[in-house]
Amino acid sequence: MMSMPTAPTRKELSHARIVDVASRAIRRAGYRGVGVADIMKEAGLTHGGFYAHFASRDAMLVEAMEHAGQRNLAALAQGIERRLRKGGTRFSALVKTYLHDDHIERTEDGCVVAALASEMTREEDAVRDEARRRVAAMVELVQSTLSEHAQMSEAQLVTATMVGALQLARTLGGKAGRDVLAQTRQALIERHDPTTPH
Amino acid sequence: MMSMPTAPTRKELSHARIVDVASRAIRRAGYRGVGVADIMKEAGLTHGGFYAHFASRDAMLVEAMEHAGQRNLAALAQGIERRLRKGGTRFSALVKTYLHDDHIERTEDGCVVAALASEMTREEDAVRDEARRRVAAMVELVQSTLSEHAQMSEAQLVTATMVGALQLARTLGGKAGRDVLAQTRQALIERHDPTTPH
DNA sequence: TGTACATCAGTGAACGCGCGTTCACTGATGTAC
DNA sequence: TGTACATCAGTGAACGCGCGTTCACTGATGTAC
Repeated sequence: MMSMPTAPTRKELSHARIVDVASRAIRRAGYRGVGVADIMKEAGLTHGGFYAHFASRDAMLVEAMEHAGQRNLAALAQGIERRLRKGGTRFSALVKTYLHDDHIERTEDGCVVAALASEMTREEDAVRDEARRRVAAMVELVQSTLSEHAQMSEAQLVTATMVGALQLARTLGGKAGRDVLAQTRQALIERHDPTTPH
Repeated sequence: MMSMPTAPTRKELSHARIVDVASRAIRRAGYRGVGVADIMKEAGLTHGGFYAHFASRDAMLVEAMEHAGQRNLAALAQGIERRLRKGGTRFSALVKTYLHDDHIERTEDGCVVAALASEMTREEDAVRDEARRRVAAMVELVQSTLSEHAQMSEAQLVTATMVGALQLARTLGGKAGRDVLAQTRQALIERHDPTTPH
């Protein structure tokens, strides 16, 4: 049988709602900072139904990370396209989008890698594996904004710099945090697009 | 009265032992990943005595972070001096020391900022304040290895890149992780010391 | 040097609380005729 | 279209467990004479 796109069932709608709530909760509070009951409540449900949706809390974390990552990639791609219309290179559009001042405060719907990087090594295999995929996907997106002959290593370096800068900016906060972002934007763009005004 | 350096009391010795154990535990397991009882046990004590040493768990976290940071700075300074004897610039010695392959696995006595960066924003004020001091101290050390006319922004950028690279390397692990470190070392050194062989 | 006592550092049971997970049940939704 | 029943999604009490914190107590250390 051909699979037809059918309307989602009630359960599928609930599932999607839980995953979305969870993807924001873990970015806001960390892997360990939010409980199953909190997430279900925020999704408008009670905690008892959780295990009809996931085999374990870790299984939910995996889905939440994947969801967060895909939303991140879509938002970045969209932000890049919007900036491109005002001129500049793809790379400068990426840097200005990712390192936007607003992202200091808004962890909840920001980059899942920056939100959880130092905690990723401490999770069980299934979660770590998804974390690796999120890092790899982000490096790939960065590479897609670099010139065609750029090496993978260049994309990794840029990714590390952007993730590190966002984390330091969040820790410092206030003007000091905004300064770190501004200087990182400027340095990355100067270095990669020496001719672009910024 | 002049204060004389006296032999530490039994309590002071215990206190130092707890702080050292805690400074390693939080880097290994995260702020939330280890309990008061675990730390006291690893220090050879029972959990009941904890509050004779600290006003709260958070107060211990502050001391543990400061201790970790000071050990980090001392170890980096020592690593830099050792490498300098084999030639090269201070900056390349810093990069090779901080981004050494061994630091992928050994989080426990590694950089406290890299170990906890994404969790720092989630802690209470006292802990966050100490986190800011740890970041500032690290930026300062990086700046001390740059040429005298280098700007603070340059030190912040290098710090962000090194912290980000170490975290990505840890998440990816294995050969992929070592590759990230190797490429970051090379790129940073090439960029800042164009004449130095590496 | 030896004894008597005060102080100190550490012990371990107990507290209230929140966690992940399980499960018997209920009320709503969908299907058969 | 209406009724009878099966299935499904979600409920809420309960489980064992570990957490941070408190506290009455004990045994070791240090001091006075």
